[in-house]
Amino acid sequence: MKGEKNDTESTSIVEGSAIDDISIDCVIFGFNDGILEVLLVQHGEGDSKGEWGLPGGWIKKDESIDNAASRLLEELTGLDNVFLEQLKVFGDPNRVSFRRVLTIGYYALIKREEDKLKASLVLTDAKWFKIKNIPNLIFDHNEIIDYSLKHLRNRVRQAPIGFNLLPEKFTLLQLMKLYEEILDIEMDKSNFRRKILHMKLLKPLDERQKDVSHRAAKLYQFDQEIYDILTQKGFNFEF
Amino acid sequence: MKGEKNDTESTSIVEGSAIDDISIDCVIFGFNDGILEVLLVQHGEGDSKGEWGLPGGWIKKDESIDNAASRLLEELTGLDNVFLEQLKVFGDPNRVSFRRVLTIGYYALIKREEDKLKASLVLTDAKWFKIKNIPNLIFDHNEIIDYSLKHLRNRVRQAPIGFNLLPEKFTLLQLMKLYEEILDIEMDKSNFRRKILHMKLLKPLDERQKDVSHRAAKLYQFDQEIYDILTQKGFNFEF
DNA sequence: TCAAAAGTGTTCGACTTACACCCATGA
DNA sequence: TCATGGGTGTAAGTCGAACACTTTTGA
Repeated sequence: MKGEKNDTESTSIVEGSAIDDISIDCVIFGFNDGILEVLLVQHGEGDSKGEWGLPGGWIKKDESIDNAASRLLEELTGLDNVFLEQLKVFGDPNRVSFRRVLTIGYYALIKREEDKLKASLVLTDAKWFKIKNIPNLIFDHNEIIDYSLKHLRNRVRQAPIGFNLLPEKFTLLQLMKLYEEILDIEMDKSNFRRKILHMKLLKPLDERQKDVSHRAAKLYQFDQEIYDILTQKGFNFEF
Repeated sequence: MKGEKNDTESTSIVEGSAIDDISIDCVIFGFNDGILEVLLVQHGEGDSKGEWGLPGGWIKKDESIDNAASRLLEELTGLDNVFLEQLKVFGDPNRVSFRRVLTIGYYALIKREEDKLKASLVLTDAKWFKIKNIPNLIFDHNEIIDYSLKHLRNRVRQAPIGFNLLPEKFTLLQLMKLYEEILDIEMDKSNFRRKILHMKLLKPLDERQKDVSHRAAKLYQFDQEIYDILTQKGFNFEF
């Protein structure tokens, strides 16, 4: 298609853009030990061999770009049904040398303790990096991570998506620590409890923490159905 | 580059995506007579000849995608220095028949009363459509507009960008009407005044409305410098 | 019995909401 | 003088910040 392009200013159907290719790169967030982390992979080719970068790939002929991102994510982590959203396109002409390659940024929120994930990652050269300690990455991947973090900070305050980083069952303090880490602020335990419980988004379980050397906390679960009903009624999540 | 692609699962440098091309489409918002409108153009080729769609175009070799969007916008409207932001990529495999074309959505907020704009538009087949009365458009352009409106509603509440749709000098009621129209809600005059003035984002001018058949309102101006300073101090715009 | 985290209660001030009212001006 | 929007004031209620306190449990 590229070869057929005519360079006149006509509006012929074969006119097109001067783009060589377009890829997908995904920022995969995980939450471990109270720390927000990102999953990176080692590059295996060319000048950048051995350097770290975002996991990514190419779009196939008959899949939507969301499906492509979701497929790439599953190929790496073994997980499906994961929270995954598009960020935007990164398209600086010099982001990759020699070729003009755009990339569509995605970000995913995953539960670190899933068995499938652990099994899948031992097979790869992927590694978790603390968000506050990201090395120099290939291409513009540092910029993509910076952008994704800003975006995450916005989204996490406007929609109940943080839960995707926690186990199915979690305590209120775990949730608060998650917010503190993502937003890089300190919160008041009492006020946080009141606010989140008042929203009635969480289903309290008849279960408590186990194996902790202090009073065991009650476990809660996020209930998407409840949230959908509340949203229809005009409820607006906000933190 | 497409022709050189090898279809093996190797990670060769010439691997790539099965995308034929990528375009840019721009949702241009204007505010006129209290109504939010979008600028559409008539398609001039192929099956869709005569149908309406978003203005768009192609990316050139050495320009960033933001620059491409900004150039396309200027070619149509004659305006530069316009508020313009990327939305996201729309990439359904069937959004355009026969070819696999992605499009990067942008949205712009422009001042309707600029002379340059009026001069430029008389030369084109572009037309303003009320946001609540958009016809069936080519490709997935209705979806892009729907998305852009949702996005605008979010953004306008979190950042002082609404001003871009108003003249340089405006009254508080004009601003309130703008918010009412975009967010599709009713607001209280008194409370709106208090809130917006309390932010101290607006520079009050020693000037009043002219040629109105009622008490002339004071004019205000948005001051980007003030906003930048406030933002640095941790101020957070919110409506 | 101590440390550590779970969980409750209260106060204060700031902000939102709803509403009533007066002012200025051109037709 | 009336319609129209400009502009001010206020009372009630809600919400968030700050902080003090009690409870439970394993080590």
